[in-house]
Amino acid sequence: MKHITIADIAREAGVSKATVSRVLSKSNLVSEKTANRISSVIEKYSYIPNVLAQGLAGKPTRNIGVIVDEFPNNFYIDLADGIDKVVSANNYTFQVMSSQWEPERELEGVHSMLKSRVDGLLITPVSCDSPAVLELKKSGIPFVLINSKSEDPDVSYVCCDNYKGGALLAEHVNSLGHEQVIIVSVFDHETVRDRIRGFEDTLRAGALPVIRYANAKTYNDGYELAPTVAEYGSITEKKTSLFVTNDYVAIGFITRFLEMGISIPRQAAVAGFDDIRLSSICRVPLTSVSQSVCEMGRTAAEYLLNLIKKSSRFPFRKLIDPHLVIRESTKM
Amino acid sequence: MKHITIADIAREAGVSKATVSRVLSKSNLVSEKTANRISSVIEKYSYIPNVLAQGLAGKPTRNIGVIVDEFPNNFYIDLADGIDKVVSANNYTFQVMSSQWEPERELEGVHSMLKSRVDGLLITPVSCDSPAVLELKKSGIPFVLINSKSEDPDVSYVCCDNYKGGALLAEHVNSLGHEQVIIVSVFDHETVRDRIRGFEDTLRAGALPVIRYANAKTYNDGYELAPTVAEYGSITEKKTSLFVTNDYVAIGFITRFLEMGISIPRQAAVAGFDDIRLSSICRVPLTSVSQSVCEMGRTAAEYLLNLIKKSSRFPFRKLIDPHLVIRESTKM
DNA sequence: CTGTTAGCGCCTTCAC
DNA sequence: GTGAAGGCGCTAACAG
Repeated sequence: MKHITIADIAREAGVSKATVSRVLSKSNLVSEKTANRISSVIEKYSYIPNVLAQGLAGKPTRNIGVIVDEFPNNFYIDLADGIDKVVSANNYTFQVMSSQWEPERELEGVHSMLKSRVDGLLITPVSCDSPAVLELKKSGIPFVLINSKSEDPDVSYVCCDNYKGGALLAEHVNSLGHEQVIIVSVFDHETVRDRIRGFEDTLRAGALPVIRYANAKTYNDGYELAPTVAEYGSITEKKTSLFVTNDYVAIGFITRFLEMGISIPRQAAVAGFDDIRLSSICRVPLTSVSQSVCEMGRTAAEYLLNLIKKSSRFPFRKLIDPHLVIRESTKM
Repeated sequence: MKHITIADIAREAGVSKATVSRVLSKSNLVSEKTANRISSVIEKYSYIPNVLAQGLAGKPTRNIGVIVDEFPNNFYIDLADGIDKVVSANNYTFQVMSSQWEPERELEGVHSMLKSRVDGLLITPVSCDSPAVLELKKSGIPFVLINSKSEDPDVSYVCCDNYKGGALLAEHVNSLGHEQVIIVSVFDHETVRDRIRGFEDTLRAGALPVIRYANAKTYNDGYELAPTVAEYGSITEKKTSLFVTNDYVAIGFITRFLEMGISIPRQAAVAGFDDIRLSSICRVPLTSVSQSVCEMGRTAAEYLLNLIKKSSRFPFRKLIDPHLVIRESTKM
């Protein structure tokens, strides 16, 4: 089944390809009469111009690339939603890839996107100086980092103010007046480090050293880790505040604690970060720091479109303001 | 910043464009020596061929389109994950759009995808005979329906066996021996209708009429609707089984019931459908019918790639087998 | 207002 | 093995 082309339309309408092209791009240098005639032919054959050819001939593809770390986390849903809202409203499309947290895969993703001539790129980079980001800079294509900051004055980003989020939480924890504080760092990423820095800087003295636990990304990981932490911190003896740097994992902790007979928040107060949907619905609703991921997606997409339109040549940088949501898991 | 082209490489390597093109497509009609020379030039300039031009010249784009109803639901995450797995493993990319459940938007989506010359298309259609699906058939492009079935012998689909899922649940409910059964149909979609049919066909007599409630898609909708249903069904007087055709909404019901002092499952047993992550973690873990959405995505993508490769000209049809997960919300 | 003429970057015969 | 030439479908000057 052969695709019909602009030439077919032109022939049928008895005009030149150029004229058809003009009505396609809504140029008003065409008499209304011929424009109508052409339009009806286009209708008749339900002709759809070939974007590849258009792109090759110099028009922007109106397609942007999105590279995320992985799909199956709550972050991506909201992000996609936010991006979709502005992208589709502006008649752009987007294609997605996942890096699976692997820098090489991320780089491949960038190459693949570049190959297909996206007009711009949104990326939640594995790290702010991963090869992919460097490659993007070299390429000269507009791009915006999401959930990552950059020292480089030329790169745009949208990120939650994780430092502040950590600080907010620490203030709350301070007010709880517990005998000890345990921090579980579940994942090694710049955003997580910021959360912890903000938390530690604001916390009154007396915190236990941070427990680092790489790759505790899931509910199950938290569930598994809970007994170790309980023992390490002698939670049954000292009133404890526990800060887990990620909600999903925090909920795993809570579930296990309850099973172990540790009462939340009486014996141990637990707080998370991200304020995912689950957090308000789970067994003991979780105190958490909320960052609007959907807004992040929206903002980043808007920035990117601006960069593409060259409405501004300056990079955009935005720290989204987090806020604290106090729920039962820390209510004394 | 000008893109370097095949001509640049050819010149630099002292060969013709054709030869470069040959090494690009790994043709073995090139002497190893020149091939190596060309490769190193390609390396040196980190040259990336222009997919638009390649596509225009007749090569497949290796890009497939995915149209989903909306992003912010649990379905999409797992679907994207499944699709990504097979698509990226086969060196394809994909672009996504959301229909927002609007048939016109869905149709636009198809057009947009067609315009950008995707090699094939995956879609969770608003309905199996929406204009978008018709258009797809007309276009002749390979496509697979997800979460929808079709009578049409020419169209491929991957769908959960929702009828069976409903039946499984009904058997369980039968064993509970309640005084009444209430069905809340939260959403008007063919899959939901199948669930209910399966449920009703298998249920022993004595069920209350189905309560239809369009657009109850969210947790909050369930939360709001709960009192009405409780009153309508005199839940406080009769031991009741409640089947809500969607987990997220079911959890909203449960939360509100608990607040109203209705004990789950003693006074009312509640079951859902989908087995989303939340269901095992929420306050009263929810009995639900599990369909592996990730598998659905994977299977659909595999089918599509087969169709694209023309390994088979026959449409594929697959009903994914659901299974029942019994949790506290119905444990007597 | 409309048609003509060049490309855009690549692939694919067809010769050599 | 390799090069030359034509064409994929469209847009963007440049003429009328």
